[in-house]
Parts: sequence; C-alpha cells; structure tokens
Amino acid sequence: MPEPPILFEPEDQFLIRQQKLEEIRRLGYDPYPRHFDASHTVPEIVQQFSPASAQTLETEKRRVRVAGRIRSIRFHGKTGFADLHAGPARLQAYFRRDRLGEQAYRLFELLDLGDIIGAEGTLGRTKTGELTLFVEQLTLLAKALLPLPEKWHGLAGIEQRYRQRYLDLIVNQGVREIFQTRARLIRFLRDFLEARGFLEVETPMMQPIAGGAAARPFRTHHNALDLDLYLRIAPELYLKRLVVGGLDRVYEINRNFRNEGLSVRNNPEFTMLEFYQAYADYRALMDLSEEMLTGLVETLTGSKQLTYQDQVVDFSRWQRLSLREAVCEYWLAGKAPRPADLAQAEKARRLAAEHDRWAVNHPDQARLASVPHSASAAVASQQLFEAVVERRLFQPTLIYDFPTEISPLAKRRDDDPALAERFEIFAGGLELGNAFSELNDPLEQYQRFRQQLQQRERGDEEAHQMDQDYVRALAYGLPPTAGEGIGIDRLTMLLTNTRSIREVILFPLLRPLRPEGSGPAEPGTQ
RNA sequence: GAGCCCGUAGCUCAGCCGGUAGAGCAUCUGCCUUUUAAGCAGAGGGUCCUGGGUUCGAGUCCCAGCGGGCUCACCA
Repeated sequence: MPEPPILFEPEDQFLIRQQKLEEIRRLGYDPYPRHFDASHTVPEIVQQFSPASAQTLETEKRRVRVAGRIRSIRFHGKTGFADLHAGPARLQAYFRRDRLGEQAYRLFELLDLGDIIGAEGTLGRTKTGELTLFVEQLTLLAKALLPLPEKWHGLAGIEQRYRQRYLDLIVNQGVREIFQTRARLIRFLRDFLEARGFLEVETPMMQPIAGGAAARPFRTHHNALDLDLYLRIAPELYLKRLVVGGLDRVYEINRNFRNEGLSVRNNPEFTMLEFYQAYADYRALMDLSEEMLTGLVETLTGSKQLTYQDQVVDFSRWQRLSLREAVCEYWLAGKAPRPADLAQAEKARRLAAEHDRWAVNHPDQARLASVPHSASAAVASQQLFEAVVERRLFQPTLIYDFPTEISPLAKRRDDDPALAERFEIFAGGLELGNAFSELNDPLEQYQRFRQQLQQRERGDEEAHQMDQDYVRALAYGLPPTAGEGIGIDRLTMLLTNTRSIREVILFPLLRPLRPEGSGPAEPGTQ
C-alpha cells in the first residue's frame, strides 16, 4: 500500500504551489539548489547604497548578487516588483521580461510570497526614488509550499505565534529584536563576570537529588544504570562544590526545570545565571548586583532609565529595605506597624489578619496573606511581604534579611539567628534575583537538611531533600562565600518591555496539538 | 486547581432580538513595462472547535467536553 502524500493546510494553496513546483522543474530549474554566492546581504546593500543618489547609481552601474525571501510581489503585465527580505532589511527588486528573457520571466511569474530567491543585477532608483535592484538573473533558492500569514495584521494569534515561532520571526517586526536583546544581555553578563575573574562552568542537569531550591522537580530515568534522576531545579549545590574545590569565582548560565504551573512569569524551563564568589558575603553581592544591573541597563538602552509597562524604572536610584521594613513601608491597612512587631509571631499573625480584613475589601490593590494560625513570625512576615509589597516594587529594590527557616542554604545573621543573610532583587514588579551568604558550617547544614526532611514528612513536597554528599563537601571546608541567582528570562522581559515570559522564550511550553506520535499533519483523505 | 473571556475562510476579523455564511488580505483566471497596503474585471474557498439539548428553525440560546488567553492560587 503506497504511503498517502503529505498534505498541509491550506490544502488548495499547498497543492497549487506543488503544481508550480512541477512547472519550475519542467522549465529546467532546480527549486532547491545547493548554494548561492551572494556579493552582499540585503542589509549591507541597504546600508551601503541608501545614501547614493539616482545619478551616482546610474553612472556606477553597481552589480550585486543578493538573496532573500519574497514578502511582496506586484505584477505589472510584462514586469513586476518583488520585495526581498533578509534579516531586518528589505530591498525592492524589479523584473522585466525584456531583460530576463522568456524562460526566466516565466520563473518569476511562478514565484509566490515566501519563496527564497537569489537575484543579480544593477542597483538604481525607480522614479519614486526607491533603491531598487534591476534584476538580470533570477535564481530560485527554495520554493515555499505554504503561504505566509496575511501582510497587514501579520500573525496576531498568540498561540500560533508561539507554536510556529518561525512565522512570527518572519512576519512580526520586533520579535527578532527581543531575542537580539536577550543575546546582548547574556553577553554583557558574561563579560561583566569574566572581567571580575569568574569562570564559566557547566554542572549536571540530571541530578540524583534535586537540590538548591524549593520546587517540585521533573523525573527521568537512566536505563543502563537503572537510575532515577531529576532534572535540576538549580545548579547551586554543584557550584558550591566547585568553590570547595578552589574555583573561587564560578558562574553558570543555563536552564533550570521546575514542575510547576505556567504563568506570565513562569515557564517550566527557564534560564538562570547563578554565580558564587568566595570570601564575599551578601553585602558585597548587593553592591555587585546594583553595579551589574545598572551597567546592563545602561549598556543596552544607553540610559539608566527604562520604561516597563508604561512606568519609568530608574536604575540610578536603588533602594534597600529589610523585609520587615518593606512590609511597614508599603503597609496598606491603616496605621503602619513597626518592623519590630513583625519579629513576634503573635503580633505578626495579628497584623496579617488585619491586612487580610482590609485586602478583602480592596482585592484590586493587594492579595491575601492567608497566614495559618500556627505560623511563625518568619512565615507570617514573609507572606505579608508577598501580599503587601512584592508586586509594588517597581523601582529597583533590594529586599534583605529573609527568615532563616525558609532559607535552608543561607547563613544566619550573627545578631538575629531567625534572619538569614539573604536578599532578593526586584524591579518592574518582577522578582529578578535571589542571593545570600552561603551556609558553610557542615554540621549546621546537616541540621537544616534534617529540619527540611521533617517538613517533607509533613507533606511539603518542596522542602529540600537531604544531600549527604553536599554536607561532606562542606566538611572539607567551603570558604566564606556568597552566591546569587538571576532569572535571565525575567530580566529580558524588563529590558524588552514584555508582559509575558513567553515573549522572551523562543519556544515556550504549550500543550501539544495532537497526541504524541500522530504526526505533524492531517493524513491524506484516502 | 478556581474564576472570567475567547474559538466563524489560509490570515485578521464582522455577523444585531434565533430566520439564505460576510469583508479585507491571501489564492486562482484575464488585463496592465516604475509599483510599493499597486490598480481594474471576474472566480474558488466554510464540520461557524466537538458532542448533546431547546426550537418549526441554532454561528447565535442551554449543557458537557476540547483548545487558547487573562486573573488568582501554586511558584519559600
């Protein structure tokens, strides 16, 4: 039984274009040739010859060979215009039957929007003054069998933009720029860290114990070793092992995987910069973070201010607040409490209840803290912070001194062991980063893991797993070290003024259209 | 997981109080040797997401499902 031919929607256009493909072959042209030697790219031509006057071009008769995708064709009887797009640039090409000859002009007539062609000819200007390639030789480089999206509105369906990102990139101006910004951002961070003696490393993505953060992991399995593995939720514990090994300044920019819900701010795989600096504490990283992020914004935008979601975010002015101070400063429900009130469990819980009573009547301004009756001061203040403050941190802000009990890998403060030497970075209402002085006392780390295990037994799936080998590494001596993680995707959102993390990830996770293995297309009808 | 909104031609969308399925672009045919959202004349293209229900009659109303978006929850 012969295989049915593959058939894509829209069927009529797919079939019509295949008929054209056959005619092109009958004319003796290869619709998918091997190569094309261009003399210039389209952007080069546009850049180089845009200033040239019609007269200059007329006398120079500059010959070029150039390739691009056809995005517009305007037939005019025995002539026609086509717009060649390559990269961000567009070049108009003019075709005449009397210049090309019968056969090549027939090839031109068989072209469709989306075809990729090479053209050779001389540059000039039309009577409207537009820089135009007057084509003498036409080469088909790839026949497109499916039509591009409509030219006015382009591809606006969000779902299709993500599912067929290649169409999004062809049609929508600006998508390319988002990913160029993303690349420049990563390059800046690499340069910044390399200049300060950090070494880039790669650590396992598949880990027998998913450590370094509180999150549900993805599971996988290695057959030969019959070994269950997790996709990493963070590289933290491996990077600190490297610091034990004497790599005093290390960083990694790579993917983390967290088996959690999708949202405008969350994708299950996301890119994190994580770096560790020996002989530094979290205060040193506060300075470094401000310098790094301000430098990033200035390098990429030319200014220390940027606009995010219609608000100016000013990186020339950072504020630093303790978590408790922030709750008091941003307090909404009547008279603001004092930071000391949040240090006491009973008072903190009462404040949370007070906030919730207010928030119920102002659902557009704040979320509920929903603090359980048994909550510690730490948990209550943390949840109050998220309810009252977090989304309103639009200006660049460092929030420090998080509760120790939710920071199992961070060093305690000397003067207040309930607080950890930890801070988070906020801007544009986004949580961008998290940093702390690393706990390097192996015995205390062991005890902290034990506490996490107890929480796990009480049903907290995100409590940290015991990692004895990590404790052993600490037992060989980790110097005083501070470490930081920065979410690259969210940072890109901030710098590209995008609301959804899916705009800055080329292929964000979507539910597949069909069950796996059923093939990419509708089967043929017979 | 919950709430709200959406699903109509390849694309972007309209479709009123339930009464013959629409537009622009794209496609096809013809004309057109400097156009550029080219133009002119004509043509084809629909499982109105799916399945039930109400009704003489459903794109429209009701229920369920599927898919998507947004918000919330989760994400220390």
